[in-house]
Amino acid sequence: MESIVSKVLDKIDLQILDILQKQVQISNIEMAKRVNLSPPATHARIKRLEQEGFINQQVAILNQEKLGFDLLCFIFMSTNIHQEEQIKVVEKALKTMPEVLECHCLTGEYDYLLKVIIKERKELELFIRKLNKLGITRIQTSLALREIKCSTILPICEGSISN
Amino acid sequence: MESIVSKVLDKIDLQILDILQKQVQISNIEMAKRVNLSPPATHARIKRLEQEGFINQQVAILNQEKLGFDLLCFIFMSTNIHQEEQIKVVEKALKTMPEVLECHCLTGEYDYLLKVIIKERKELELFIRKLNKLGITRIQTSLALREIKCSTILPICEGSISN
DNA sequence: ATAGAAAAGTGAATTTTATTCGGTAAAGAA
DNA sequence: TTCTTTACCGAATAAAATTCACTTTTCTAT
Repeated sequence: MESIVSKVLDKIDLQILDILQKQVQISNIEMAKRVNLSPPATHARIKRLEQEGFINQQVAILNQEKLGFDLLCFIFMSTNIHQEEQIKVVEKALKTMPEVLECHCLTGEYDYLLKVIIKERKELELFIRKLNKLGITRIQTSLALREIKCSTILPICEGSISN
Repeated sequence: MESIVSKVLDKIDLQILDILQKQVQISNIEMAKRVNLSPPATHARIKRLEQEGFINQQVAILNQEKLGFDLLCFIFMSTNIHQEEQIKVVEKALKTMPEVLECHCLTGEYDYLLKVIIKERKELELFIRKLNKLGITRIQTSLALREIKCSTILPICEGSISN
């Protein structure tokens, strides 16, 4: 049984995506060499992959430490509100806050998990105060002490699934 | 009191970094227009920022859903091992696993938080089995039900801190 | 303040890369 | 098989990156 993906994407497409997700600034000429196609053919494929939505964004990941962000926090929280409208307000507020890098709805003990980047301790207090104002009942904050791994690379290549 | 950052980076540098972290594929000519500098001057600044390590990586963020990754999981775990050597082995193993996008050492109830991307339910069981083999004592898995926000953008611009 | 040195910027020229285009080969449907 | 569609190639063109000689600005030390 073939997966859904291979009906749309062939091996070269996956190869291109895998290179781009690691090194988006590669030149089209170098990419063409790696996938054994002519530059125009390679270029057309990349444009098609963008068009069809396989690439969400193309970004530079900046160095948090060098830019003065000392605290990475994971915040687990639950709300006491259960009206659809109020939840939307809270979520919209979270989306707007630039310190909030990620926000996910989770199964388990808490409703939400936030990933929050903060320059210094004082700002953390201000941030948590902002959360309280939104009607969050339970908040548990964990600081990231050490980063073991932080990647955006999806395991889309055959050989890359470990055992 | 000026922050540490502004001793090294001026406003134009921050502007460049902010544009790059949102849109890394912008042309140098367009970047030059936006920051009101000539293309060579802009280019030299970007190269300097790369050299000095302000940019960690330049990547394409792929669409998880379209590539068949149905499950995003957050896994909280603790080890019963406290010997330096054994911890290194576990962390190295986690770093190698392509399903593990992130791994952080945390304060609080659990030692580690993992962000794990999985295609389907069956693979999740296999993955958790792999964790058990590493000597992890406590594991709590939460599934991400809905993504409210998922960004890599650091709030480095003056106006971008919300109140 | 001011002269000298160092750093950063500019515009034109060059090199490299992206992109377009006409023609060809391969793949799929009738 | 024949027709149609799709994808590919190589050459030509357009656009962008990069280099370079020169100028302006900024900083330092007198």
